This record gives sequence, C-alpha cells and structure tokens, in this order.
Amino acid sequence: MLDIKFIREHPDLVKDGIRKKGETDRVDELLGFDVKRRDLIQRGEQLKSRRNTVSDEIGKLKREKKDAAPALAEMEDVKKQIKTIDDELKLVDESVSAIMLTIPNIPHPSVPEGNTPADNVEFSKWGEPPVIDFAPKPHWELVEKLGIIDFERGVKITGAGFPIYKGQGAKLQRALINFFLDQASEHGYTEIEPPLMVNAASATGTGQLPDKEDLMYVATKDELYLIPTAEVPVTNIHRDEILVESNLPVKYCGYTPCFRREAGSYGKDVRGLNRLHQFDKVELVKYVHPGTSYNELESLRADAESLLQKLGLPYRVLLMCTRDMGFTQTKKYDLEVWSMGQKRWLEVSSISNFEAFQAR
RNA sequence: GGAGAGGUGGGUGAGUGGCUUAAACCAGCGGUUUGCUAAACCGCCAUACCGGGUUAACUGGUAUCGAGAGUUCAAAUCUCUCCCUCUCCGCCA
Repeated sequence: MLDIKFIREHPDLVKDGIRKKGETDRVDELLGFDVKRRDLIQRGEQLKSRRNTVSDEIGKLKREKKDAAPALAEMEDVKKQIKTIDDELKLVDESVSAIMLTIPNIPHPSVPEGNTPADNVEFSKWGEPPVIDFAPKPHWELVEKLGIIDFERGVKITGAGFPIYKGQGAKLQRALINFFLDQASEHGYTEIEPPLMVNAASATGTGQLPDKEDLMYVATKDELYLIPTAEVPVTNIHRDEILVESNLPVKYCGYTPCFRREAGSYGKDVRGLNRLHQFDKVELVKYVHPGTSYNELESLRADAESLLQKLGLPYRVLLMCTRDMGFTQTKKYDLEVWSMGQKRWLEVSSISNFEAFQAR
C-alpha cells in the first residue's frame, strides 16, 4: 500500500491516481480518520507517560514504607482513561487500514489514461510472422497429433487445466525453462528456487490477500496458499527487511509452477494451453533504488524481449493504459506473441513497476 | 505427533518483578597518540510511531527482549496460547 505520510502530503496526486484507475476515492474519509488517529495517539501517550511516572513513584513510596494509597488511586484513574482511548484507537486503526487497502498505486505520468484494452498503446513491434501456404492448426490440435501434451488424461488425474506434458512436450518445457534461467543468469540475476506454498503473511505482502483469496488454491488445514506466481515467494524474500543501498540492485530469477483457480473463465480463453490451473513460469524480480526504478523497468523489458528475439518469435510490446494495469502497478508493459493457429496476439510476458507499494 | 532444552540490539552473551536508561565483549563508525599491514586510549553505535524545532542540527514522549493475550501500581523476568530452533523418540506414500 501507499505510505500514509505520502497520502497526507499529496492527497491530490493520490486522488488523481484513484480516478485514473477507476477505483473509489476514499481519501478524504481516510484523512479524517488519520487526524483522529494521531490525536488519540498523542493523548494516549501522554497518559502512558503519566502511568510510568506514577508507577515509579509507587515503587519508591513502597520501598520507603510510605502511604501509596493516593498514588494507587490516581493510577486506577489513569489506567481507565488509557483503556478508553486504546479501545477507540483500535477502531480508528481498523478504519484506517481498511481504507488504505482500497487505495491503488499511482500510475506513472507516462502511462496512457484509458478504460479498456483498446486504450493500450502499441509501444514497439519486432519480427514478422512467417508466410505459409497452408492453414495452420491451433496448438491444441497440433499437440494431440504429435502426442506431446495429453489434456484428457490430465482431466482424469486432476481436472481441466492440468495438462500432462509428454516426451518431446516435456522436454520442450524443460528446455524453455533452462533457456530462460540461463539467460537470466547471464544478465546478472541470481537463481532462486522458492517454496511453492506460502503463508498468509506472504500472500498479504504481495496483495493476494485479503481480497484475491478466491483466485488461489488454499490448503486450509495448514493455512498455506499455492503460489499463483513466483512473484509471491520471491518478492517476500526481503519482507520486513531493510536493504542496504550499496547492495542494490538485487536481481532474482526463479522458475516455479504456478497455480491459479481461474474461476469464471470460459470459451476460447481456456482452450488448450491458453489458460491453465497449473503452468510453468520463469519470474524476474529486481529490487532497485527508487531513483532508478523506471530505467530498470526498461532494462527488464529489454531482458524479456531479448528472449523472444533469440527464440525468433514475432511480438509486440503494449504499454498498458491506467485501468488495464493492476491495483499495485504504476507502469506495465505486456509482451504479446502472434499466434498463427489462433490468429491473435497472446500475452506471454508482463513487466511492471510497483515502486514501493509492496515495501510495507 | 510425544518428551526435553532454548529464542535478548549487526554478532557473542549477562540479566528470575522496581536499583536497566538492557551489562560486558566483538564487529562497525569518528577521533587522539605512536616511525611503518598494527596497538593503546576516548567517544558514537537499534527500530517504528506521535509531538516540538526553520520539512535543519537537535529534542520530548510512547512502544518494541520470537508473536499474541493475561497477572501486577510495575514484566525481558511470572502465567497461558501460538510460532520457530536444537536434542531424543514415534510416524514416514
């Protein structure tokens, strides 16, 4: 979430960001609670200071065997007042955090304002689809003919969206994963093999909880969540830590299977490999100095593009408009590869800046 | 899953109810001195939040000794729950 201090000092910037992302503006409400909160804190801490003083006095009186009754009576009163204020503060705190969680990250000025995918801007394009003199089959027909992916037995074993890669299919998956990881290592990323399940604190840290719980598979008995992306465990590596500036940038790459419930998906979106409950992904994460984060975003995009170029896949880069970005993002590019079989662009990679939104 | 021992500033580690403002040492930073990769000595050295102050230097307060709750005028210290680490036992597709 955003820093409350930042919201306090730049309410108009925050409101503008909310408007651009089409979220509900609750800034004024938040600032009202913020003023109340600080007033309560101040009054509470004055009383606590008094409590500490009186307690010392009581100790002294008792040691000197003097009458401590008046001090004890005052203590009684002070503690009652503290209790009242603490209770009130707790309520106000809850309101503050509840609203804070509804305030999205602020889009970068370079991001086009828009409401639908049609407002995304084509940033660049690379390569030309090959010219062929036959009608290409969609991949779900090809893989069946080649016997490299078995969707039906995946359904038997687990359910729809859990394919079995087989023979050359399995080797292709492994080769691509290796290729991506090796390339990332060459670009200075440290390879990570993270846990595939995370606890509630980690899922909250990257914004999956509280409101996106339904998108994840949950092991309720142990309160663990199957990761929907390696972003979750990898970003949480340095949760609750302060990074030394001279160590930046910290660059990680990691391959994991990703698990997504994808409830509500239908039609052509779920055909074949288009939207799976389990899929493989290599994630790149950089922790960088705030002053360089937009340059680093561009270099991250270049790193991702170089992979597609080496694979010889024609693609385009989209700069996503304000409402097509996620809640936590300030700027986002999508890389889309042209699918000959499906005759449409398919997202294969997404590159985002979160600034400090996930830092607290 | 069971039994036992533990969890204290960056590190080691003292502290069993008020005399702790968490000792001491190590590491780190600043300085003094000495004729040389070094030593001795002095000083500084946690974080967050709320104030004051010129959005400064600095300064007042509160909280934090694994997390949370409780007992008490007062908790690192006593009680309870949970988490984690170590030792042993059990289980182990």
